[in-house]
Amino acid sequence: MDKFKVIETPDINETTEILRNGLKNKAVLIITACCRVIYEGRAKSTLEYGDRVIIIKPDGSFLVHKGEKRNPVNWQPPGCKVKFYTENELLVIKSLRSNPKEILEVEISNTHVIMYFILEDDNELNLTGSEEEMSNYIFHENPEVIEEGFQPIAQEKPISNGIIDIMGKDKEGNIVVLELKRGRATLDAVSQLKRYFDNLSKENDDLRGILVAPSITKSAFKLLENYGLEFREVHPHGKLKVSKNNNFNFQP
Amino acid sequence: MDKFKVIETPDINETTEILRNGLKNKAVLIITACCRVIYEGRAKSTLEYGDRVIIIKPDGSFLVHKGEKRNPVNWQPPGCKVKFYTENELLVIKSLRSNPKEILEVEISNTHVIMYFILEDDNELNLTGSEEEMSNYIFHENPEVIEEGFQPIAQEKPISNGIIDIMGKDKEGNIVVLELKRGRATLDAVSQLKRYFDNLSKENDDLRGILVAPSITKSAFKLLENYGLEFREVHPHGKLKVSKNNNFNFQP
DNA sequence: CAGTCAATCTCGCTC
DNA sequence: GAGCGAGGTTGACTG
Repeated sequence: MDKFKVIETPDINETTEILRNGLKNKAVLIITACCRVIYEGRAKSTLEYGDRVIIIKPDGSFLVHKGEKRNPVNWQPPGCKVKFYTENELLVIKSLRSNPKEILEVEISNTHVIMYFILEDDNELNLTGSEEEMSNYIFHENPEVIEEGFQPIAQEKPISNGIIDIMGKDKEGNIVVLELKRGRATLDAVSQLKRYFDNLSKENDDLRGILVAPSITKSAFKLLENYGLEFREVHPHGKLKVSKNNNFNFQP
Repeated sequence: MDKFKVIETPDINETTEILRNGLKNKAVLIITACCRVIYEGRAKSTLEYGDRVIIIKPDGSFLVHKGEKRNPVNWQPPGCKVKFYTENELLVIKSLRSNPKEILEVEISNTHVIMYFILEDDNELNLTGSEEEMSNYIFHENPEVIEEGFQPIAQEKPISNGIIDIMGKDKEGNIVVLELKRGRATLDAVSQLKRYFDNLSKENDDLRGILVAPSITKSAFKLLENYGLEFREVHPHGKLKVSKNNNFNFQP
């Protein structure tokens, strides 16, 4: 089995041959073709004939990309089953999802290129600057970025209302609820904090709620004040900062 | 200019030639290669060498796909600028975003296949079953799915707190706020409705809030009741229903 | 499984 | 460009 195989303007037999081999050998299949797409599931969509890029991954992920946008125009997530058949010189590829029940159907009238490619890839993404990292930093390393005397008690604490990012006590011993955001905090974040705050305030007098984020929108801040909640500016690690000379530095 | 061009195991000159031509002629570029990826921006990531599929679209979208998952492992959204250069038999492709400032850098050690493909595609996706459709159905066609006598007043109405999906009056003349969800309603949806409800209740006695969705999680329902809000089961159009014999039917 | 929430979310719309 | 919210969100993690 070759690591990859490419056929330009294949006939329908060559196409199905590559498809069969690619699926069997857990290769990524890439097809550039004129196709029509039908989707039925949680919603329903149709897309009439046009040139697109089709990618089928060995884990069952299925992507149909137009020549624009970051997201596929149609797709199927990992775990789906691929079937295909030919019908009047038309190649039909179906991808089936069982829960929720969803069907993606691609009718290919004209294949420009089909290829399979067996990927050798032992490395995973290493990402920094997530909210989780921010949470761990505050909880384990430097609780005082919140305020002097802040002492964390619990992280990712489930309550009936949801999951609290960080709970702690201030220097006066009042319970404090933190909601963290790695990006600019919005109305949603305020509502989320308020939800936890209301739940806990039933059993805690002098409860405090603090929204922790690098920044906050104006209306979110107004709502926050309205609710008697607080804001604390904290930046996630690994965030890119741009200096005047257009070089890139990272804040500690 | 050909509609597409493919080169297998290209040397570095052939690769840059295709890249140059593809970018110039607004083609989609597809590269299957062993590469290393660095991202710096809102967060920061590294990904060591491995085989991946790289797609560069004419609108500046940039995707790096591993052999699994629906989503790219690294990416850049539309509007980004591509630059590339060679360095010791290594091809380096950079994609630059200006706001926020973000850089994606792909170092290719070994290109298996590179191709460009000029897409002809005049058709757009036609999707049904969205929340917008649900909203229009309730607002314009059948307000009484909410309840007998319900009269819509405003749709997508902005308040200081956000945007209300639908506002209306019940048969007693009380103001009613609707929050719609096309899928199962969660705690978030309840918080959202509560936010609008609290805002409007300052100026409306006997205000009612109704969460409208095909279903709701248990804890969301408990919270809803706690807040004195209501739930109404309404399904979005075009949703796939599965009958016992495994055929597919669509509800009206 | 369902539930909960983050995400380099993306995308479209409105102000 | 900021703000707001939907999405066929996806994905990870927990009970």
